[in-house]
Amino acid sequence: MKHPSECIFFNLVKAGKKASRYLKNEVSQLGLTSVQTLVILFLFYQDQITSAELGKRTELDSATMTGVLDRIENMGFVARRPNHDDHRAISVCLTGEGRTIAEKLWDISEKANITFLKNFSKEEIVFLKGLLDRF
Amino acid sequence: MKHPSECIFFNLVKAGKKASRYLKNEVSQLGLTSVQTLVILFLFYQDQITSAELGKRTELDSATMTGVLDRIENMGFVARRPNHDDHRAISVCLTGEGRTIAEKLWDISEKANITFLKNFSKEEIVFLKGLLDRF
DNA sequence: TAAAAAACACTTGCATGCAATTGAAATATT
DNA sequence: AATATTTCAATTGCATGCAAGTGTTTTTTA
Repeated sequence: MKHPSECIFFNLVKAGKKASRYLKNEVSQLGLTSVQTLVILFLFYQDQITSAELGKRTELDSATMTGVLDRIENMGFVARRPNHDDHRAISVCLTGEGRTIAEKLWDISEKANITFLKNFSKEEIVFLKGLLDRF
Repeated sequence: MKHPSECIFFNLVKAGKKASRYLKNEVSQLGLTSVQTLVILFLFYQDQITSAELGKRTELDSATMTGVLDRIENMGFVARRPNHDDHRAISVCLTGEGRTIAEKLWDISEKANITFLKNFSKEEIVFLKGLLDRF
């Protein structure tokens, strides 16, 4: 390593920040952040799961998850319901409003994926995602 | 996009977080974070630059830079000096202690790069870095 | 040259990110 | 069954991340 910009940690963190900023810019019109967007999209795919399970899927830890859920719950997009199978846990659900905005977010995200990746070929994208998944 | 886990923003943010956590774990023995480590490594490569220039290189904005510099300055690793060419700017310098720890951090980071990438071939690493740089 | 615009470091406010801890509830062990 | 361990959501404390704004200094423009 001759220069810190060759450090893989720097490369990955930098790319992650650019991705986060790009998505945030696209969804800020709806008053949401990139993290809130991803949480809602995961819930749109499947909800009525615990906070811990949602955290595993979205790669958010317990402390961060609580705060994110607090905010999108206050906005009316999700609800915490008691979990009858396990009284320690909660069941995180999308509200009707949550589903409505999730559809918009899905649409925005799909378009943003395309524009963000416009300089990359299909093969490059597949290869890149394959590599990233191995971390 | 059939599942949010296919979203490039999610893929990149997730990989960035894993990278950041991995490096932090390696350098925490020295009481430093991954961001502080990268800033010190960039200064080790070249110091006596302005906060703005350092921010450009490390991909940190002005507000974040101020806080990071505050902390590593309090630890005694960097010093803010007046910039005689431009009285608005400061000159960020590594102290002697800063150089000492930078050498350790460089060593740790090089080893961490290797272990973090142990499941990837040289060709894959070159290809990945090339792709990441295009964002 | 005087006024306007831009750049610099810093501050504030709010949103993650994460280690460490808490109290309650479920599971494992004896 | 009684105890110990684990798991869950939440909380606290501190470190980024970033938009918006400040006062100061520099550069541009008129």
